[in-house]
Amino acid sequence: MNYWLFKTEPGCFSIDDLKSRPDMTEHWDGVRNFQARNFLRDTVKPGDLVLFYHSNIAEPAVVGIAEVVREGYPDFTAFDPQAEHFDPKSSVEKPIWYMVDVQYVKELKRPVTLERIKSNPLLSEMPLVRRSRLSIQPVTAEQWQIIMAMGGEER
DNA sequence: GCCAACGTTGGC
DNA sequence: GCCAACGTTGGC
Repeated sequence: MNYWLFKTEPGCFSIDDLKSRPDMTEHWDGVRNFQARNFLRDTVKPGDLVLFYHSNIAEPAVVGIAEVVREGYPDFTAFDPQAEHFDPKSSVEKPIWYMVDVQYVKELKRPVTLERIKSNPLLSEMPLVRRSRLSIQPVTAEQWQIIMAMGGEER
């Protein structure tokens, strides 16, 4: 079982959107970065837990937890010329982009802001701190525990 | 809204 | 296969 951090702009898709449909799976689509794609296609598996991170806002933060419920499969939004992330180079026969499905687990009692993450020396190795642009990032078990504690969650 | 970081594209 | 130009991300 692995841990991850998935970024999303809340104006596009937020924890409230996920929470409002707790019994439904949501497609994590639109990822158009090869390194992130490789994680989604090859490494992210059902049962993995995800830090749900709100980016590109005044106070970026980990705000909740999601669970992966379907492993990587072709991102069909890349095939749709009307879709925002349409990619003419990707096809049903030879898909380039992949997505997984996730389900709501919980909101953190207290959001863990990027500011708090950056100020914790134990989290200095997180890609979020080191290379902030990657939208799908692995998280170690230790980092997960620390962020849970910072978020006010029980062990 | 600015701009640094960095990923991608394309000419050569 | 190099690298300059360009586009995007995302913190501030």
